[in-house]
Amino acid sequence: MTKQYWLMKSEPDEVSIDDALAAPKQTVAWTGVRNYQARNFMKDVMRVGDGVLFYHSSCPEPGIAGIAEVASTPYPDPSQFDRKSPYFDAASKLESPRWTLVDVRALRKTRLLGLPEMRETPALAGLLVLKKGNRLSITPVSAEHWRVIEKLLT
DNA sequence: GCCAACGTTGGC
DNA sequence: GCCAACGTTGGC
Repeated sequence: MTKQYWLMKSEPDEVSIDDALAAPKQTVAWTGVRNYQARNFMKDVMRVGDGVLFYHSSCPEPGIAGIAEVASTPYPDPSQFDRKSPYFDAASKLESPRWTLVDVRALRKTRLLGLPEMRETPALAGLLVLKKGNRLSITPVSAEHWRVIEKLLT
């Protein structure tokens, strides 16, 4: 299987690229995804070593803030069983967990590649996160788009 | 705070 | 299985 690429949104108030880099092994569990499409990417498609664009959302300057990689195979998201968590899901059973996540290891912080600049870059046309109305927190990124973005971040 | 887009829920 | 109501995401 060749390496695939992803864009993963995180609210920096929750987990920023700095938080991820400060975590043990620069690795964080991608907790809290409660959308089946995004879950399925983590559960069925991602492979350890896949490239990840670490995206800051719902903040003053949304955009790509760092480079990361998929660091684990999928496993159940513990927060779904934690009554005190905002991500608690009473309908999810221990024997058949509904929500799955992967670990993500931050590799480096980059300059912020903001949404407006991304929109202004013709080579990034078609990038899923730029599509109007897109709310999906995990989207695949083509190898071509990945290369363009890496270059912009250099 | 507004609102467009879209996912989920539940009555029928 | 349809679809209206409702909830959430996330940019602005």
